[in-house]
Parts: sequence; C-alpha cells; structure tokens
Amino acid sequence: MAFFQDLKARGLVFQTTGDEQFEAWLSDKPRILYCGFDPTADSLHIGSLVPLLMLRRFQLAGHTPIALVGGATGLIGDPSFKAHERALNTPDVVSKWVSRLRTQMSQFLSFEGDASAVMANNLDWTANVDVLTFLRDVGKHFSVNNMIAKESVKQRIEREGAGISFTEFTYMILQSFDFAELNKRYGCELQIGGSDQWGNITGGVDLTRRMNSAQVQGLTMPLVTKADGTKFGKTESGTIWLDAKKTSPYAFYQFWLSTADADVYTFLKYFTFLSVSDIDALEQEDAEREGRPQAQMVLAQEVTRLVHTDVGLEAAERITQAMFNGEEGALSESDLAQLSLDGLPSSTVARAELPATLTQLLTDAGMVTSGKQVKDALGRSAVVINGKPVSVDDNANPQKCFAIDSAMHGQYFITRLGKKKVHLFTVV
RNA sequence: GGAGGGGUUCCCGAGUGGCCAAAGGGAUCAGACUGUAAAUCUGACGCGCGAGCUUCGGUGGUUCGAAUCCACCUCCCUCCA
Repeated sequence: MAFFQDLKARGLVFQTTGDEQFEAWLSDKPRILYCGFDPTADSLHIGSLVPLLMLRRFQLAGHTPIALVGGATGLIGDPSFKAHERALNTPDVVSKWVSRLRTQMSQFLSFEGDASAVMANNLDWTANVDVLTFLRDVGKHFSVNNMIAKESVKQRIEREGAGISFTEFTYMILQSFDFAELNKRYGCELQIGGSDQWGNITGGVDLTRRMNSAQVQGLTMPLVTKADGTKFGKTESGTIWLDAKKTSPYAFYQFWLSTADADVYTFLKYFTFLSVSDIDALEQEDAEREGRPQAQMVLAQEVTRLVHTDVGLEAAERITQAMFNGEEGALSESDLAQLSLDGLPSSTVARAELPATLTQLLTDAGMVTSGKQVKDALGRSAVVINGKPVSVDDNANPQKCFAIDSAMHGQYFITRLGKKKVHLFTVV
C-alpha cells in the first residue's frame, strides 16, 4: 500500500495542507520533514509516541526526519488548548530536560543511510536573535487579528477567568520561525504534529512563504482519545513515561495490556508497525473467539519492544507470567530474585523493623497512597500475602502476616492488593 | 493608577457564622460480575489502626464558634485610564 494511503488507513491523518494535492506532493519525491517536542519534563511520555513513531514511519518510507527539541519554545510554553497560563521553568532546568529528550528521541530514528535523521534544537537559532530584529523581521509578518482568531487560543481569550500573557501568545510566532528556519537550513518542507498544533503549523507555513518565498506543507495527527472519554495515558500512579526509570518496562507493559477492547485495534494502528491488514485480521480472529482477545497482548508486546527493546519486554513478560498465571507458589529462589531485578516493585525490610501496622507497611512500600485504601482492601479480603488473604484483624500484626513459616524460601512474601498491585517483600 | 469580580479538598463546582472534613459531578482505588476489558451495581476517596488531628490563597483579628464576618497582603480575571 502506498505510504500515505497506509497512514490514512491507520487513522493517523487528521488534517493536511493543500487538501487533495497533498498526497501527490508527498509521493512525488522524498521530503524533509520535522516535528518538534518541547521539554516540559525530564522525559517524554506516551502522548509523544504517536508523533515520534510518525517520524519513523516517514523515515521508513524514505523521507528525512528532523527531530526538533524545543530548547527555546520550552522556555516560553505552548498555550494551544491549555486552560491556564503555566509557570515558566528556569533555563537551567529546561536545558537539562533538552538533553534527556534528545537521547530519548534518537532511539526511534536511524542516523544512517540516505534518509539519515537530523537532531535540532531551536535554541540554536533563537538564542542570539535580538528583540528588534525579531520584531521587525518576523513579527511584522503576523497579524494579531489572525492570531487571536485561532481556535487554539480562543478559550484563553474568551473564557471568563482565564487570560493569556504576551509571552505565551508569542509562542506561535516562535514556532513558526522554526519552520522557516528549518526550511532555510535543511530544506525542510513539511511539519507534522498533533491536531492541537494545527494553528502553529499553519502559522509556520505562512511565515515560510513570506520570508523564504517557499511553499511548505503541514500534517496533523489525531489526538489519542479513549472510547470511554477518560484521559489517555494517565493512571492512578500518574503519567506513563518513556523513561524506564520513571515507568518500569513492566508497568509500561501492564498499561498497554489493560487497554479496553473498544480502543485496542485503534491503538494497534497508532502505536505499532504491524500492517493494517494484519491488525484487521487479528480483530476478525478475536471477534470469533470466545473470551479474552489477543489484541491487548500483541499491543503490549509491540509497544514495549519499541520503547524498551527486547530486554525490557522479556523482563516485563517474566513478571507478568509469574504474577498472573497463578503459579507464584512454584517460583524458585532465583526466580524471585530475578523478578525484583526485572522491575517488580519490591523492598527489603528487617524483621525487627516491621512497622506496627500493615497499612503503614504497604503505604511506605508505595502500593497505595494512603492507609485508608489498605483498610478498605483488608475489609474486602483484597490483601493477599503469599496466597493467603489477610483480614482487618491482622492489620496490627505484621509479624504474624509475615511469619517465617509462611515465607517463600525463608524470606520472600508476594503481597497483592487487589488484582493488579503486587509487591515483593523480602523480610530478613 | 481607578472600578469591579474571583482564588474551596486531584479536576470541575456548591457552600456566605454552628447541622461542614465541607453538596454534586468527573477522575481514581477496592469488591461483585468478567477476560488483569467494557458496562453495571456496591464501597472508599484530607491524614491516622484508633482516640483524634490538620484543611477551604496568606497573615492577623472579631466571635463561645469562621471556608463563611473584618483588616492587611498576595495571585488571577474584566472594564476604565
């Protein structure tokens, strides 16, 4: 299937410039494109995965991707569809985040061959532009009338109780300048981004035409949404990050594994490189089968492998296998040690230092955020230690719950809270 | 600089002297049902095993008693200059 047709079949094309002609333009010859990522944290999260994988899709199709990290724009803050003005981060912090993101982004692209990827940082061409030059050469091309008409800032302008600073309002100009600059430096002629970036992208298209007399294009991808309307990418424990130190491969794998049926085939198209026909076939197969679909597992495997490589995937699968196949009693001592290394949440406590209550212990271990939740779970027999449910009466008696004779291999206690939370305690 | 309107527990949003740890909705967590899914129902949802303790932008004050009244401060919004 032709590249652009494939993107459309995956549902990855939300809007493009040039309407009908876009496809012909794209298939005409290899193009140079870019996508920007602002440093708003010390890691990217799965929200950035769609555009990141999109760059890779383009590269695999023979186009040259430029991954831009927003060392400059990150200092300003993108107001697009944000309800509130945000606090500025210090240059120091932003520059640290920039270097983290660079490393993360580069793992998804290839830096070899004809379509070798390029890494760029917009601070390189904005840091030394003085205000007057910027206002005269760049700002003059923007009509405030047009800018305030953009949907992306509309709620900030119209909404009661909100507002927008000049700083954030200028963001669009800064990003537009990036496109013009990348066009000049690298011959970049396409910018891609999430659908919330449409306003910024068209701003760049206009500016490039005015400053460089060049016609460039834009393409946006849909925002990832869930069928039940809740926010994608967040759980109780927070954001799902790409950094293994912030979200372990196991937690990452589990996140994808619990995708709702209503979303899973869409996500397979968004987040994996499996062909659309394979995904459709899988959907067909799942529909004919009784019980649990295979799709979630395929999704979890594919995405975990993409982000955390085979090593991370294997670790995640080892834990999942051991914890959710009802065979935890059969685990050997070395298996248990491996689970901990693989990223199963675990901690070591000295027997003499066990706290007075289970609520305290499980809260300290990070299984829950408050003792109340443990109490609630205890009342429903939802706390299980080495296969044995613990009751409210045992709360004040951890010594009994973690008695040596109920330990696995003399010191291990697999503690579950609910169906999904597992923690390995080593009591010595 | 002037006039007015706001800042409530993760989010939205009620509450204008005691009945308020604070309505309602959302999110989240746990249970039942299932398939580590969805939907539905149930429970929890500031912290604490508990007695109890700490909250309603901040600091003081009035009062037996304040999220609610007063003063000052701070941040945000709207309009005027």
